[in-house]
Amino acid sequence: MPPRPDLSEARRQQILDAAMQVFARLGFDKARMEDIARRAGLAKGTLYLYFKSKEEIILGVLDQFMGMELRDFRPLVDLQQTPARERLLQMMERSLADLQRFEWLLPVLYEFYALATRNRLVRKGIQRFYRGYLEVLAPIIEQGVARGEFRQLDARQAALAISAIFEGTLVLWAFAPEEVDLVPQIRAGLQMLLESMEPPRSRRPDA
Amino acid sequence: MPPRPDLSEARRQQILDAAMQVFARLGFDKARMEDIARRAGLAKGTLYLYFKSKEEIILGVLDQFMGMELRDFRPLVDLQQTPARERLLQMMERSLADLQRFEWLLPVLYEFYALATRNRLVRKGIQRFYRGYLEVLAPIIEQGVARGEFRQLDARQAALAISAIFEGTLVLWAFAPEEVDLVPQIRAGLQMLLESMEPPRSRRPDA
Amino acid sequence: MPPRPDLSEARRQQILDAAMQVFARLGFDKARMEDIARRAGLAKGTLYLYFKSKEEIILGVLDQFMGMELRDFRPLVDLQQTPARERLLQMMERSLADLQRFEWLLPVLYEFYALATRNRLVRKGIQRFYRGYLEVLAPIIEQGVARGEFRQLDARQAALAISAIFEGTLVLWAFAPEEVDLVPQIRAGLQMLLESMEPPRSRRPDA
Amino acid sequence: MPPRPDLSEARRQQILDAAMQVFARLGFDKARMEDIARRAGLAKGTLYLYFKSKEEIILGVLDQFMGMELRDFRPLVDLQQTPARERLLQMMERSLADLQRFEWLLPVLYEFYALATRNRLVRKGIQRFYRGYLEVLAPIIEQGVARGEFRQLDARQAALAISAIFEGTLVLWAFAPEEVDLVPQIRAGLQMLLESMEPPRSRRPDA
DNA sequence: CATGAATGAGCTTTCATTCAT
DNA sequence: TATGAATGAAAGCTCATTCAT
Repeated sequence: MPPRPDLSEARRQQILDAAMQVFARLGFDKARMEDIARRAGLAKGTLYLYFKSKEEIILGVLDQFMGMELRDFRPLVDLQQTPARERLLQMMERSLADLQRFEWLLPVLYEFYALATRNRLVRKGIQRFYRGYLEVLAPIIEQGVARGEFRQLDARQAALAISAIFEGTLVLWAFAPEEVDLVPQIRAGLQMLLESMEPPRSRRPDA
Repeated sequence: MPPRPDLSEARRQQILDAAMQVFARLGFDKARMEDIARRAGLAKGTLYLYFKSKEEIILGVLDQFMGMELRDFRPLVDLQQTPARERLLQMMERSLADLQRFEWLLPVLYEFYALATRNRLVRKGIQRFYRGYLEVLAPIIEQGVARGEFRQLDARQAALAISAIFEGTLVLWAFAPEEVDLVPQIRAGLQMLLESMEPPRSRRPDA
Repeated sequence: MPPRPDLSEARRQQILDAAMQVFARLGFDKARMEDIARRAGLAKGTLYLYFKSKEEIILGVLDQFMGMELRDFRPLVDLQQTPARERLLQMMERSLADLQRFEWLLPVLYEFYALATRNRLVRKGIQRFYRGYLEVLAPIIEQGVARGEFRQLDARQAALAISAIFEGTLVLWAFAPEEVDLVPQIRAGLQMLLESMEPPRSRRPDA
Repeated sequence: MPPRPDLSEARRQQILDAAMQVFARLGFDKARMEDIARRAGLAKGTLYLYFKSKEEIILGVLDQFMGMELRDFRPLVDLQQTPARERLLQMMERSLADLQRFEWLLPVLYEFYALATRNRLVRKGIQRFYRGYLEVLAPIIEQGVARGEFRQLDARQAALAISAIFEGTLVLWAFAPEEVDLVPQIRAGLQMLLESMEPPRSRRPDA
């Protein structure tokens, strides 16, 4: 029967939510603490009860961000009875779904890219994110190779190529949405990669 | 009979060069007009004789930036005697060479990405850049298809996939350079796409 | 039969004690209510149940401060059987003893000096403090004069000189402790003053 | 024919003058950069062209302050043909004259006292100030002793006593001006000390 | 053309004070 | 009584921009 339940985690989240929205609209630099506070329905000073500085809020958003998408991909690695190809497609479809939910956050992603070039912590965050992806993709591909689903190939390189297609298409779409139809384009790109990974048409054994 | 040759274009360029260096190191927002001026060997006030504002310098850099790489890819379209595949590879190799010369500018590219989400002009600039690429890639691919070098495919989609591989690998490498070996990885990615574009192993027609 | 004895005076004291320590370390301005509260083992808000504002705490400390040293000097005035000179020396020794106990509070004294120039209430408090001293010193000196222990002199002026020596030496020592040996120096200064107060060497009545 | 003479030293001085006035009125903490700027007839930002921070202005004022009074006392040490007693009186009279010119700065002195307890640099500044005094007083007294003008005594102790009388009287007057008549009181105090320093009435040697 | 001193709006951050619990 | 989360005024400092020289 706690008289006041600990709201502090909720408050932190409330601030981060507001910050993400403001950052998405204005970018890190143009966003003022005041804006974030107002959006969170709090006073400016209150932010400082939960975050030491603006930079800490940015890093808080980074964490939030990075923990967001790769949530449940890891289990795919263990679904060894499912064909690798199918698992890769599943992963991509789920990512696309996530993506569409968080489309509005894309500008923040690019803020982080810009920041990352100057800030080790941010760079590490982004790395962790990609590594998370690769650590799912590469084993699945390896399994596919081992099982003869794919031809002999460098699993890590293929995993990076898949990530690159995803990431690169996203960028192209982000800046020229009228020229790129995101989902079909990503599907097409992945399709191309998967085709190139197919085992060589087995000469008909016999004849 | 110009007694004084027009220095003003040279000055503009001098300022833009300085600005690019400063922006690469500090980002648009943290870069001060003072920094740019000092780097250009000029006084702060002088910048305003050539650019109305900081934003104009940024846009100036954008122009600079965008006109930089697609210099002479267009002629490739007309080299119809050269196999499409070879031309694509050439284009990629040249882009990689450019890239390595301008590696230090990558942070500025990501600044533009961040800015583009909020600034139409910047977004248009980036679009123009990509479109330039696509307008070379797509026709070459089409020619390849027409000529039977490639299987039937959507040339634009394939061109986008190639751009995406390039762009995406760049991003992965930028933020995790220790995990990605840029040039081999781009080559590998492109190779995969090209393979998927090969025509089906033609059953030897008759005989 | 008060079930709860009046804790409020104790609480006030507890707060003032904490405040003195914090003020001594940080000065009035840099000291935060939070610091005082923590030092007192109370919550920030609680301070406001006992003091209307930070300023009130400062004034509370001033009172505390001023009532501190002149505790029991007044009785000396009435010890007329004791030589004035001896009483002055006693008073000084006791003051020195007090001083050593409260050395850590010296910074607060100088805070008050600084504040006094802008705050009538504080100025009045300091005045009261000095006046208390003078009101003991002057009568004792007067008695000494009357009794022939001292030569004819302006008792008030002499009293002020004694106070000044005390106060001045304290300042010198406070800011250059390695150059001033406080207690011997005060003793020496007082000694000089007392010597100058001696009655003229009675010419030896001839012979 | 310098087109723009270097005003920067003048500006610095202008700012320090303004700062001293504002500090005298409001104290270091209550004084806002804005106040100083306005008083100096400058904009807030301009202060930062000449001083890195508020603290630097305070330290600038300290320097100003410390170099102020002991200007030309040192030569007194070499005026060996003048009686020591007379030189001491001269020094005091000059100090009193200075004091009256700079009376309005007294509050700033007490600000420094308060600050000194927490700031080494300020403490060092004050020490230098006192040391300057003592380094004039002590040699003169020594000369007086050597010449038989004064009795055998510890010159340094006597010098400190004189300083203490000066300093202490100043404090008493500062906080209770209606009770202390500054100049006569300082004169009286010094007189007392000088009397105590007189050589013992020499028994007529021999006879 | 070029300069750089000057400006002041605008920002982050702090902290005395309030008040619902 | 006691708490401490919340507030928002206020302050120090920065920097794009202007303009007299």
